[in-house]
Amino acid sequence: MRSAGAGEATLKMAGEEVRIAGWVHRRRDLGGLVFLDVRDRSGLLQASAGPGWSSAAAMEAARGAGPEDVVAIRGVVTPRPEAARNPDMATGEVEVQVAELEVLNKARTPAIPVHLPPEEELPSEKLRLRHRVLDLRRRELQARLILRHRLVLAARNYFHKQGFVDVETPILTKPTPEGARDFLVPSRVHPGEFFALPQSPQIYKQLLMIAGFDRYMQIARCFRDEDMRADRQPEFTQIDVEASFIQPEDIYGWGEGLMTRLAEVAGVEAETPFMRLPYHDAMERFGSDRPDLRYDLEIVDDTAVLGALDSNILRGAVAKGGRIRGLHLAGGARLSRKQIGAIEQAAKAAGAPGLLWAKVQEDRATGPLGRFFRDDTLARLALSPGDLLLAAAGPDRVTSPALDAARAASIAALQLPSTTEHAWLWVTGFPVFEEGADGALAANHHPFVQPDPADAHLLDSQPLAVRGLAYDLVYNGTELGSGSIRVHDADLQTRLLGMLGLEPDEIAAKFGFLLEALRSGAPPHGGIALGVDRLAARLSGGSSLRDVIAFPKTTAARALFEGAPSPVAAAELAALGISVGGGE
RNA sequence: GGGGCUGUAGCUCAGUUUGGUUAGAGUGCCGGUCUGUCACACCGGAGGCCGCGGGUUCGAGUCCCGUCAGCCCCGCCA
Repeated sequence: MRSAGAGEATLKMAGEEVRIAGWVHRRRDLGGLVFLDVRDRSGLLQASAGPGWSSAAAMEAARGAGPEDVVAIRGVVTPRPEAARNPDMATGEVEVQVAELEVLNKARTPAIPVHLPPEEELPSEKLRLRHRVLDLRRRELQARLILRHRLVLAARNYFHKQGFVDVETPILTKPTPEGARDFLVPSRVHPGEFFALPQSPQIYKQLLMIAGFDRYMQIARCFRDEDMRADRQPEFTQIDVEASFIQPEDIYGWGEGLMTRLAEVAGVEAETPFMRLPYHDAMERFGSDRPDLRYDLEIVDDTAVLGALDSNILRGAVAKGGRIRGLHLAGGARLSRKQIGAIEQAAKAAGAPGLLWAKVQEDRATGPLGRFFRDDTLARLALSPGDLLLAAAGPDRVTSPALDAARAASIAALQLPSTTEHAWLWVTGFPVFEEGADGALAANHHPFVQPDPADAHLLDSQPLAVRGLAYDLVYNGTELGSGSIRVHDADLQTRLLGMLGLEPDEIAAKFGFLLEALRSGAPPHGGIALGVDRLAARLSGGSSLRDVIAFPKTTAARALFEGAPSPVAAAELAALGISVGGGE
């Protein structure tokens, strides 16, 4: 049906007869001449219909062709007249002079435009999702999805060359007691019993290590029934990796090798080795476990100086065991109160009760914090005229996220220059445990993280201080991947599950199969999982995952195009042994 | 579960602050003229549940309450 892609036409093809098929992008009807821009995946090509070279039927068809009609054209690639060349178009030197034109399928007027007038905003996200096939016709989205394809292909090839084996793991799995909420799938054969969709293939890949597969990788779909964000979808894809007889260094090596390759595919820089930052340092210096290191701005501990000032807020925070940490912003004094207020709002949104600030003008400090300054305060804080000090007082768990938010807002407000365009980073030594909502121990990552042998003696006395052999890969402030060395000793695994509050019979019921496998000769092993959606989004220069997923869900976890989820017939539910409540 | 922003013509948006004639613009769509356009140009036309429901008022796109949807954030996401 076609002999060439629309975007492939060049001057070299002049004189050739070609058959082109695609969509009508735009029509320009000059009366005696009709121009159609024909679009397919390869690009755009101008087709011209005129009395000198087109049949009367072709002229008529061209005149009647509307946007998004599907057409097939037979014609001759012809250099355009000198004055009619279009340097803004990849195929702008030529056009195809239409001999015959057939409308293969008429399209009704598109609900959202595929061709956008310059300067015009994209249609609303709602309409873009509702009319997804039209949205996906846009070059930008096609380019993003094609880049995603190339990234996944490169990842598979990379691991294949490193001796990894791609093994598929079940989609119908066992519910896990911890972590995110599971999507459940009813079993018709066993009424009242349910499968869960995997939150990740975590346990399966460990089982594959125990089975002796050595090196495993999979492009794995994962499902989590949690509320969404711009960088989170209920179903997402991971490059899932696991290997036996390895150290964290092996993972860093593969991770950096892979990222170098993927960055190359995306035309982005990735200089190895990546920087490494212990978790505690990341929290101390940036207030975040995924700091954006493109910007050279760090949190400073000013407790010693500020805690001594005559401020009840500051003294009270210190008396309760908190600290006063802040940001020293060179040149920040030029920010207006409104701008500083916006930064404070960001800190408040992150959970801080407030943010104190001091502007240094001449050799005096002003502002809610500045008025407490003593003669030597500026010197002791090493602040200079023109500086702005932002400070948060309280326990680290409050001030860290607040200062992280304040840091990002300050960078934006001051338009701080980045020191690099691409900041790759390993954050290492994540804690094994965190404090749960009720004060009980909870797994910080998942319950299979190997505690750092150096901290083994703290397991009983200070479990929260125990670091794990766990690491995250961070790019420009986005967590792209996360992994660890796993526990391969059944007794230690049982002990850790017990520390998380699971009763012995519960451990046996939920994790018996894993423990049994561990007892059958489990090699030391570990791995990492990298988020394909985030990778593709960041490496294609976007931030929303929706732009690298063909059919994404909305923030309310709905699919607007096909209209899922949807109610099912009562008979279908009955066959599954399910009754649905009346929606109180 | 909570907070914020948005919802007006097929699409992108004004109009809402301060309630008052027939709700506008650009683009798209329909009809017409036009042989080198490429955001073609020009002439004419059609097109509205102002998200939905209730309330206040002589009168509501505009004020109040509720609700739905999209987006962003907090909680949540081992």
